This record gives sequence, C-alpha cells and structure tokens, in this order.
Amino acid sequence: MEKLFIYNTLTRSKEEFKPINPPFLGMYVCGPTVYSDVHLGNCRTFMSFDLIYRYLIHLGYKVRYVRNVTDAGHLEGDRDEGDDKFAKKAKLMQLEPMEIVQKYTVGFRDIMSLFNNLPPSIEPTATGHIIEQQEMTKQIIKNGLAYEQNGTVYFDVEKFAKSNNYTVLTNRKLEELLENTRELSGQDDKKGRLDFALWIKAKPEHLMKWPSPWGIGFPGWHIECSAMSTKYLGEQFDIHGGGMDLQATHHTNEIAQNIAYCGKSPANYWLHTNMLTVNGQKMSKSLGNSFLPMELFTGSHPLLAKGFSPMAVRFFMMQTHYRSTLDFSNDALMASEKAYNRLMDSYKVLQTLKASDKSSEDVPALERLCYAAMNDDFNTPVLIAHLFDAIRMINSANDKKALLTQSDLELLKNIYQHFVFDVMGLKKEMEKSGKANTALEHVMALVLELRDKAKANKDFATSDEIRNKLNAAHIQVKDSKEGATWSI
RNA sequence: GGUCCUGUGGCCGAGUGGUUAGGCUCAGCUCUGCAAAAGCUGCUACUCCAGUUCGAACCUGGACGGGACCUCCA
Repeated sequence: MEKLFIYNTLTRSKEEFKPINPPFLGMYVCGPTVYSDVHLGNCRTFMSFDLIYRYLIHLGYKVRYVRNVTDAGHLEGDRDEGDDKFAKKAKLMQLEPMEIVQKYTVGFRDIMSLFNNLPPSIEPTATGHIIEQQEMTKQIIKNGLAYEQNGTVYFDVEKFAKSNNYTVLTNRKLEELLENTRELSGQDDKKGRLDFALWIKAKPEHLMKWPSPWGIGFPGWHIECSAMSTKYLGEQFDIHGGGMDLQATHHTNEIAQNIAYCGKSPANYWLHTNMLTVNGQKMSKSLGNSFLPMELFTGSHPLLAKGFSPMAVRFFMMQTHYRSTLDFSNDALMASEKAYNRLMDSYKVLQTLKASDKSSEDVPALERLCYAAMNDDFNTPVLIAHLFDAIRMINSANDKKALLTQSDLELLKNIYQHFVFDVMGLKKEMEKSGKANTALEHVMALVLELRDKAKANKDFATSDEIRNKLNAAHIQVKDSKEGATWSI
C-alpha cells in the first residue's frame, strides 16, 4: 500500500502517517457548541473530518473517532432580584439550559445526517464529564502548574513555559504573546496575563454550575477536550483535529493542560481545517454573515438564486482542499451542482455499458492516481479531477468512441464505490422508488411511445410539443439511437 | 499594534523550479428532423517590482491587496 502523508501543524509539514498502535487508531475532533444553530462554516469542518475518517476506514484502520459536544457554556438567566413577584416564577417559565442543549443537539445531528456525515464513535458531552474535568484540574494543581484564587482555578502559563514549549502549535514567541495579549475583564485574580481558567467561580446568574473543591462553578474553556480525549483515547493518541481558529488558543492550551496533567503531549498529528468565507470574510455568528444549512437547501438566503441539495453542497466542499479557505457564492454552487450531476449521471451510464474484448483506456492507472491524490494529505480536488477522467471514459464508451473490457468496467465501478460513495461520502439523491414512481414509469413509457409514433410519422410539431411540455414539468427527454430516455 | 497565511484565466479552484489539474461559463465542430446529452477543439492564466537560475506562477527580497489569529468562535 502507498504511504499516507498528512500535514501536521506541529511540524508545519507533510509527514508520513504512522499510527501508534495499528490497525487501531484514535482521532479526536473539537465539536460544536450547542447553544445555537450550526452554520455552514461549522459543517465544513465536520465534513472535512468525515472525509478523513472515511478514508482512514477505507485504508483498513479501526478508528475510534471522538467528537465532543460542548454543552456547558456560559448561559446566563434573568437574575432574580429578590423581589417576591419575580422570585416566584414557575419552574417551567424559567430558561432551562438543557432544553436548549437538547434542541440544538438534535438539530446538529439532523444536519450532519443530511450531509451524509458518519456519526463519530463517541460523542461525549462536557456536562457529562464534570468529574473528569475536576480530577484533571486537581492533578494539575498538585503538579504545581495551576493555582486557585477566590474560587477560580488558573493555569500558570509562564511557569509551564519554563520547561515546555507552550507555543508549539503557533511558533510564536512567549515574550511577544505577553506583550500583545489583551487584558480580559473579570479575571483580575490571575497572576499572569496568559493564564487561563480551568475552573470558574459561578456568578449567581449563571445557570449551569456544579459544586467543586473550589466552590460552586463551572469548567473552564479548554479543559473539557483534554479530559474527554484522555478518557476515551488515552494519554496519547494519533490525530487531533479542529478548525484553524482553535489552533492558537484552544489547542495550545489543550496541549499545555495534558502535559501539565501527565507529562505527555496528547496527539501525534494535529490537523486544522480552513475557514469558509463569504465575500472573502470568515463566516461567523458574530459577523452576521452565516448561512444556516436549511437556508441553503431551500434557497431562502438572499445571496442565493435557488436551493441546493445537501449532496451538491458536499461536492462543492470536496472540490476544495481542506486546508484552503473556501469562498461561498451562488455561482460556485451552481457550477458544483452541475458537476455533481454529471458525476452521478455517468455512474448510471456505467451500469448499462457492455464489455469489449479490448481496452482503449488505462483504468488501473486511473485508480492509482486516485489513491495518490488521497494519500497526499487527502487531496480531494485532485481526486475529483481524476474522477472526471473516469467520466470521460464512461461517456466515450457509451458513444462507442472508447473500449472498456469487463475488468475495466468492474474497476470503474469499484472506483466509484470506493472514492465517490465510501470516501467522499456522496450518494445518489432522489432515487425513484415506491408505488407512485412505478406508476410514473408506466405513464412515461406510454407518453414516449406515443411521441415515437408521432416522430415516425414526421409529426415533429407534436413530438416537440410533448417534449417541451414535459420539460416545463421538469422532466427532461433525451433522444438517442436506442430510443428516448427521461429524467427528472 | 503583533504573529501567521494568502493573491492563479469570465467564475470556482489544484499545482509548486522546465512537460501549462479539473469543474462551471462562453464559442466552434461531430452526432441529431430539431433540441438535449455526450465527445472533440478553442478561450493558454498565475497582483506588481527587483533578484537567483540555462529556465520561475512556483525560490529570495520589496511593494500593494485580501484573510485568519492575538477575545467565545469550526
């Protein structure tokens, strides 16, 4: 088997992938915060890691893929001012954080499923691992790299950096960070500017809080991933991933926490996916330029001329490498939708091809190129370019301009199955099935038979009228030597 | 302000010292009663300036543009 090369943020270079304990493999990806709808930018990250997960499985690895759900955030409720009128609010009228968590978790899973993302092996929640986070915090304090001040526990970055490379992921200099980091409000108790919280004392208005050795509070911003990755994948595992925006802070602190806890850096390969942009700007909630997946499917977003199916969107994302920014526009989606349809149409044609004795195409070479593309840091744009060569072969054979043997046809079917369906996770949409469609098949056969009769009588006015009216009903008719075919 | 990334044809996007991915759009041809589809052909691009080199979109330096991070963020 060819070697797989992966770009590792730790070394800023492509490295040959060597798992710790093959064929078993551990992968952790930072998941969504479920306090609002996921937007398309979030979806891109999870789709990129879904591709990576799928390819690793295809290569024969037994992957444990852990993606957390951040549900212990910083929701604040209306503070009861001690006034009896307000203090007596019914329980059901108050904001219940877990209700919000449930709503957006279900929504997130639905969207992931529509995009045909495989579910991770484990999706642990932050609220389900408060004990683990506290235990880790205790151990870091015991190891002398964290301290408590007024109910909040801080990680001592400068002390940690004396014997460790704190900025390994970003290659920045600690002194520069110290000079340029902005002052955070409400964290006056910490000793160093760079120190971050492992446990935070809860204000009265905080809705989610737990008892701890340091008083009532909630876990800090970074400890959940350290606690959960360690619990499910061990102190050291193969791959840790997330969006590039997490690299400088979240992942830097995660590594520091793990080393402070057990002396080991958690993952050998750090993978970072790039951002989705709109008109050149990062898609984010705070900028107000985010697309919700449903707006995309229905076409209700003002920047879209029409709706796009989940698979057309998935194909659109696969046309760009995961480490490049991807700019989102109606035109780009239109182009991808057409290309995706061509890919799927060609697959249908492939099923109908008859084998020749000789071959005019080098299909085995094509397969090797597909693997080479994927082994080069999961290069899906190049993979897709090769797949379009397969499309040309298939369509040419269908036009009797190319020859494909039985083994060529089998191999092409395998290439489709492996790369298009298994690895890229694309699937055929709108499969015809059910009674209504069986009836439609019969009706269309009848209509086309009548049209053929008209054509045989050179009554082109009638045949064109039939075709045009079917077209208006979104049924496309194609004439060929073997007779007319139709598609919706 | 600091750190880092990036600038490719009408559009989207790979590539990264010599041989010009791919998709979409557009034009022509083949096929066809006409279309559609498909195939073929064409549109030969790499922000600018200087340098290294036999040779640079690709390396180096500079300028300009865009972006990310430094603060919860995929």
